[in-house]
Amino acid sequence: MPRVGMEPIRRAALVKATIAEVGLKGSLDVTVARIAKRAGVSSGLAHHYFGGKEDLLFAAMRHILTLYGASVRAQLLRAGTPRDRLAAIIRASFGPDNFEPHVIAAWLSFYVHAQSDPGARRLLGIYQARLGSNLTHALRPLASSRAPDIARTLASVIDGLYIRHALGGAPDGPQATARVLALADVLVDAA
Amino acid sequence: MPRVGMEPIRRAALVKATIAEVGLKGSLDVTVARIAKRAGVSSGLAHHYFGGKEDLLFAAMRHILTLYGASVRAQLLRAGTPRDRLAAIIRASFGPDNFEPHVIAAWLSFYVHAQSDPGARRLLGIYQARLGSNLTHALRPLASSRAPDIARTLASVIDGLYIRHALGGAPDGPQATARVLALADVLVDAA
Amino acid sequence: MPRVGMEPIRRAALVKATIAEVGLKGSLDVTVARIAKRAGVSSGLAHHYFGGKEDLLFAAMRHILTLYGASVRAQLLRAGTPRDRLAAIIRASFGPDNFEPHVIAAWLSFYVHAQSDPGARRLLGIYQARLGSNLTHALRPLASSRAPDIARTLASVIDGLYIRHALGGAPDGPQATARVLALADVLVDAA
Amino acid sequence: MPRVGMEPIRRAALVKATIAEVGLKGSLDVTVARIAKRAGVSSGLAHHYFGGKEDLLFAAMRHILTLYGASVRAQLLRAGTPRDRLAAIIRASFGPDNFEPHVIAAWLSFYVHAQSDPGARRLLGIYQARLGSNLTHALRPLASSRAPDIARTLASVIDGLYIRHALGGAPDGPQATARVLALADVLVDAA
DNA sequence: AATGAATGAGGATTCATTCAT
DNA sequence: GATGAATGAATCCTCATTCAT
Repeated sequence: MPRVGMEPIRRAALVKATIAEVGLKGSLDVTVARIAKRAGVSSGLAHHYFGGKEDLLFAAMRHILTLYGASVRAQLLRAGTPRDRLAAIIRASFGPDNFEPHVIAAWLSFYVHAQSDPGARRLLGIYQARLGSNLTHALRPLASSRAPDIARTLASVIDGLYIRHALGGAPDGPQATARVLALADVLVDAA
Repeated sequence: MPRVGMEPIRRAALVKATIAEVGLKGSLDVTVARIAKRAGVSSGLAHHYFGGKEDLLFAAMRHILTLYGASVRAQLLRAGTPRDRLAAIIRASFGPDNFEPHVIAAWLSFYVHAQSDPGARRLLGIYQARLGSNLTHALRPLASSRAPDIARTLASVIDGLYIRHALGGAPDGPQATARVLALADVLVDAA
Repeated sequence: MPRVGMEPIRRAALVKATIAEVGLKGSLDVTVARIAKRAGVSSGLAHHYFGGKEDLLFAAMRHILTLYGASVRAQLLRAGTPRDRLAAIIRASFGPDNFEPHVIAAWLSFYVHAQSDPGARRLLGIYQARLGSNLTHALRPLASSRAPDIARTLASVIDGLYIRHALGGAPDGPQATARVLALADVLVDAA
Repeated sequence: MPRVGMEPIRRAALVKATIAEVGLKGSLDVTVARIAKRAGVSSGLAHHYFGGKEDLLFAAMRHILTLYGASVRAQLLRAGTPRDRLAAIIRASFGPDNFEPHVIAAWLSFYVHAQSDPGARRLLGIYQARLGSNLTHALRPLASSRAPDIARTLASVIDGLYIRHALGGAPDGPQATARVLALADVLVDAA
């Protein structure tokens, strides 16, 4: 059944299957065989296209971050006022694409992985920096010199809500968005 | 050379070694053999005393939470006013015992583990509930009905700062304490 | 881009690439993929033309022996006296075509392979018989009835020098030739 | 069934099984599982004691060379005259311990392996140097300054006879001994 | 109480081979 | 004629766990 031009299709399927497996298991302790099976291919093919398990996990991580970046950009397009921009960034973080149990589980797993893998750490560092700069940028017109500080606090709350969501019993997406946004308002107003 | 009454000593050594290994590796992907070696005993003994790797990890997790609880209590003893109590709780979270790279790494690993292990999840749930109730209790005199809400936000920020510390580049203990306390003040004042 | 009449070209390229890879690796533990890549074709084509890895290796081995036979014949054409013929055979064994590190490495690998593969063993048997008969024939006028015995000894020395060359630190081609020829002279004269 | 003090027994059994398998197969393309099975242990144990396949093969190689060295020393003990010493060395090379099909097959395999493995190459280099120095030493009283040259030739013939024996149809041990010794005599006498 | 010998299941990885295009 | 997509068997290696001593 081999056909030409399958590479991008297979790669996408494998990355998607990796995220699904990691999310399901709640840890990076997944087997290549299971991922491949979920993607509907042989385990050999996963190695053929990605070189090894490590690379596959890395690609999955990058994919999640790419999706996140895309949803932030999508939300920002519709934002007019500075506060709209702020809301857009926060909303993206807790949007249905990102704030879904499996994705959060995968996300958290990657955080742990980043502790021992420099490549993963670099990737997450980029995400954190971008989140911080996005928030700061949106806050600048609202809080001028206090913007970076408030941005840091908001970023921490966002990450904290992620962790809590991963363990269940945390507010859902819209609630989380509202809560962070409310916090932002308080911090901005607290001249 | 076996002597009587060694059990508590061995157990403590193994738990400590487990935390050290998990912290060092940055994940739960540690071997019983390494843990045992670090504890200065055979791998067989680890099973003898704990039943299995899972149980050893669980004991280590419980130990970390116990230490955390103890340091909270210790800080609270010296606290007089409500705000002192609030500061005590936050300070304990970022105290040298808990806010140390290896311990944070272990902590975060356990968070991930809790996603798939109900026992671990229950344990972390208890910690979260206690942190929440401690904070709420301390905030009650300062913010009355808004106390639970503020407590939740503070708890999220604390967890978020933990995550960020695990990846490096985050503020150190005293700075983190100051930042959270400042946030608490703002939230309390924002009537 | 496939064109007609490519078969002999592809076959030759694959055989050459096989010898190169085997020589480079120093063992038959080479992959068809690497060989194919070196030959500038796909791995599928190697199977298409040769049926399988085994057959490809066999073809390569036969090619080496064919080259050797050709160089012996070429040297013999210019030989007049019996001793010239003897020198010609020996010189061919250590000529630049055969006594080159990669070729020797391949040669030795094939010797090992012949231990488990009857086809390869037969091929090497033919080479040994021909070397023996060539030497005996050349020695007959010089040593009459002692010719077969001397031939056997010379053949052994030649093989021994090959082995030693494979591991490095052995004499180069001309030196090896001189040494074996000197030995031949001594043996012939030792009536 | 674990008992104490099994390590040396297991190591010896595994090394012996390795040589047997390599000799049987005629190449280093043997599986750890087969070796372990022949040794009567699990494959895990082979890794436990040797670290990996490579190390196991290396140990086997070293064992063969050790045996060879021992048999040379044993033969030399009974040697009186220089010629006796010469005969002793040659006899050891073709003695029943070393000149046995499986051992020769293993030996030749190791030669090939040495082409790509520096450790193996060093080991064989030591063997070759020792054989050369043994022969030279024994020949010195018989051939003075020509000793090194004759030694080199004899060493080559010995290796050559090994190769030829590996492929079958070569003389047996005593015959090989006699032939090499006769050659030595001729070379010594050929002033 | 403690060891470490031993197992065996499980998993990543490689690679010859097949085959639709 | 030629490709490279795809498979799956084979193999090395790791490691939790058991158990005789």
